[in-house]
Amino acid sequence: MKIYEVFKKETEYALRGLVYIQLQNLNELRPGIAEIASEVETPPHFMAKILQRMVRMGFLESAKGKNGGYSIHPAQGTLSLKKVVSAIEGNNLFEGCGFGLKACDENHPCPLHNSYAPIRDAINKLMEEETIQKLAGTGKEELIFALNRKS
Amino acid sequence: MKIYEVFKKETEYALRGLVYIQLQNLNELRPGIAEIASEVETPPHFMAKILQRMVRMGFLESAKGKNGGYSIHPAQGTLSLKKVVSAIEGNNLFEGCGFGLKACDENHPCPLHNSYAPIRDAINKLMEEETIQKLAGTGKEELIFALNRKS
DNA sequence: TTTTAAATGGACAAAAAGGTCCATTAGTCA
DNA sequence: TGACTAATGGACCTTTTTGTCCATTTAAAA
Repeated sequence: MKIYEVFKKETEYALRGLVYIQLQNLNELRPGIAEIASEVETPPHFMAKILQRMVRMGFLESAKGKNGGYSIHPAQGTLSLKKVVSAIEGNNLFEGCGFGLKACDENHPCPLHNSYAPIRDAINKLMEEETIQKLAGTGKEELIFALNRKS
Repeated sequence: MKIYEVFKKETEYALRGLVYIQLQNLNELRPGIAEIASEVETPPHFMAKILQRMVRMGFLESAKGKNGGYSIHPAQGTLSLKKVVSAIEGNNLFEGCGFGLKACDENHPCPLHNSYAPIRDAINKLMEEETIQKLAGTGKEELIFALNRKS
């Protein structure tokens, strides 16, 4: 019986990585894969793959060679969680019925549709308002602690 | 890039199957695997496996042989979605931080914890209040239609 | 009691997610 | 330029989830 999580591992690791990178960028630093994976406690090779994808998606910039590493792409001055999540997982979380009980829309709502709608709206709001920058901006030490802490 | 869904297939199929069974039980009928799988459009052998598990978990009763089939277990007069979901997927959806950003509790909340808490509470409420019986009780045809309809 | 209908259980297969490894490429610095 | 450093990309592996098949068991009906 698998433990349920809202996000896929890939998404979770991506978010943690992005926040850590942003945090280091604030100090003019460009962390590399080894450092990032170690600090946010993810499998390093897997994190490498994920960061590559973030680069391709335009969320990150990367620099090779000595003193290389990652930084948040300048064009992503405010990078909402929704952007990241929907880029990786698609946007069914934000648009779908949420219960997967077959196709259902405003015209043909499934029995759960109307009860779920406000929840979906709240998720949308939260994920649109919350950004990587905000997460990296408040209470840094506690944040990293929270990101790092083992269960 | 996989399409995100709130539930695992197993859970989704289980819920659809349970609702259909309850609906038939209201007419003193005990549907069998073939009928159930066909009506709620799930892979029949996979549905068989899932219904077996529902029996073992005490949600269903089964009868072998001619005119056999499944019925909601008498002890489950009101069977909440939460009971079913948590039996299959565990209850992280109902208790966890929801964002999987590492361990986080009331004392050491992660940065998203407090914004997500009301959403988690709303999910809990919905899933506790909604039952298989309620879903099978209102607007039967439309319900089955919704359960059946292709996207 | 024989036939028939149905669930059961276990083995197996396919696809997706999660994770690892390594050779290559592209920079930096001495 | 040569040595070093770090990201890149592709191949590969493992685990979980999803799905299939079939022989067996159990019960009802003829």
